[in-house]
Amino acid sequence: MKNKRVDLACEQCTVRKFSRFAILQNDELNEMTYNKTCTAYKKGQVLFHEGTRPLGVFCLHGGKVKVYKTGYDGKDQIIQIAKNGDLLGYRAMISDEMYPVTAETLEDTTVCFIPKNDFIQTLDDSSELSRLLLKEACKDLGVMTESLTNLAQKPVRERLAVTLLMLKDTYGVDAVENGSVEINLTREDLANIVGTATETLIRLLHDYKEEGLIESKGRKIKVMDEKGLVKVANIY
Amino acid sequence: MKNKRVDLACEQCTVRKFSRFAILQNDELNEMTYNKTCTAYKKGQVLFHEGTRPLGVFCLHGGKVKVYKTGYDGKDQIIQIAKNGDLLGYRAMISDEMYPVTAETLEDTTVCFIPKNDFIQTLDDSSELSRLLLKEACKDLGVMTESLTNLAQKPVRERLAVTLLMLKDTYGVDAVENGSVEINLTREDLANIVGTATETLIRLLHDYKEEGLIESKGRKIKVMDEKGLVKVANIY
DNA sequence: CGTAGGATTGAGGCTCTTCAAACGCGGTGG
DNA sequence: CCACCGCGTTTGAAGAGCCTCAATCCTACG
Repeated sequence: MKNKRVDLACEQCTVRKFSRFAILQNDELNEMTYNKTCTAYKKGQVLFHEGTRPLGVFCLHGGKVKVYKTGYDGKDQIIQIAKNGDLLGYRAMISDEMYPVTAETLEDTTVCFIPKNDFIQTLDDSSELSRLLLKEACKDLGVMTESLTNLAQKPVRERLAVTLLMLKDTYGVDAVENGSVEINLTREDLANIVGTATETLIRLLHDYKEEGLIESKGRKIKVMDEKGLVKVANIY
Repeated sequence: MKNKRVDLACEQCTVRKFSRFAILQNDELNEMTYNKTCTAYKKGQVLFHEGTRPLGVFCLHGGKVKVYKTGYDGKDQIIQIAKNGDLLGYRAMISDEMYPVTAETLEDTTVCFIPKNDFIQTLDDSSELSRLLLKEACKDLGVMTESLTNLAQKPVRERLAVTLLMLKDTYGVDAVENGSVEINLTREDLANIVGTATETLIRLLHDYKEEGLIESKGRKIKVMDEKGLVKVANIY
């Protein structure tokens, strides 16, 4: 399948002000994006594969992308759901390693690709960008510390609540209805975020529903009782 | 208890060539460490507490330090065992957050402390240091991705094998006997790395012993059959 | 020699996974 | 228009894995 090329000008890009590139000067931005290509991906396509060498960075212009690592037994662990304005694939490039994860679109998504050399060049020139990425990486390390601890210590029932609250906070904003979480996540995907079996996840969602914590119809899950969920999540 | 001050000159520091500061020019190093203080900590003392504000960075000159996060129920999850030449506490400082973890000495340890302003100043001046830390952070994010996936997918029996192999690789070098892992880790600490209950960990060590994978006496654990352990760990 | 903290062992039970089967629902072709 | 897939979802049953609690053992150390 051939993906459609799209023309997107960074200067007028609607997500630019949310992205990491907001701090770049115009000439720096121009230099970096001189060779960029923008592509329309269909749902379910892969931006990059675990174990391959980074060739550049991906800037998401719409849609959602799941970032996951595949375990030895073929089960996926979802590490991140990337969205509008997010930058993907730069870490392995910076640390000079193969991608430790795979990035796959959850919806039709427009993605700009910036070749490695151009990005690195800009990174070398802009101590602001370099510093920003450092700061973000440090922040993300803190977040992952938290995830790791939750995964190690919290029972599934609590982890699911944590996950739903996180999804609501992160993606509930642009949802049509207030407080509803609607991403194109299968039950299996959800289970692969929480770190549990699909069947267990389904049973727990069912329990939550009975307890009036959520409502759900198809893939749309709506948080009805946030305080209740926080209580179940057992945080603080 | 009052800790003993120690005088250590960075110029002659034996761990400097292993540390992140190896890339600094002499004058940069001098500037950064002008106000440093070096302190001898006893075993079991805390360098910094989870939830407190970073005031500077810690450079380990000897001994080992466990870095852990405490869960809501008081159980600790060990994130890292820091050693000679490692730098601690700079991430939360850079991301401008409270410490997400606690750092506690496992042995008597000498630690140099560099005040926040001096470190930040040097970071601002040295794009090399900034870039090095960025690279390391990116690398660590990849490692944590792996840990997260293991924790979510691997049964305890496999995770313990992974942990033992990791400890051997990382700390086996300076151990007296070849292939033995001897750090001042209680069974509880070990369990808190693996992410399991102390009793479960003890039973598994017992199993490993019966299978000839390891030998152990007190806290010293010696890997007898590395290939066997790799097999148990279930990693490619 | 006594004590305290860590290590070990045992029993019981709960959480969660696995395997199997049925169900729903949108799309497709006859 | 309807039957038939195919994929995702749901439900059920059985049992493995792991945790908790409690008791006992060990060992370093004062």
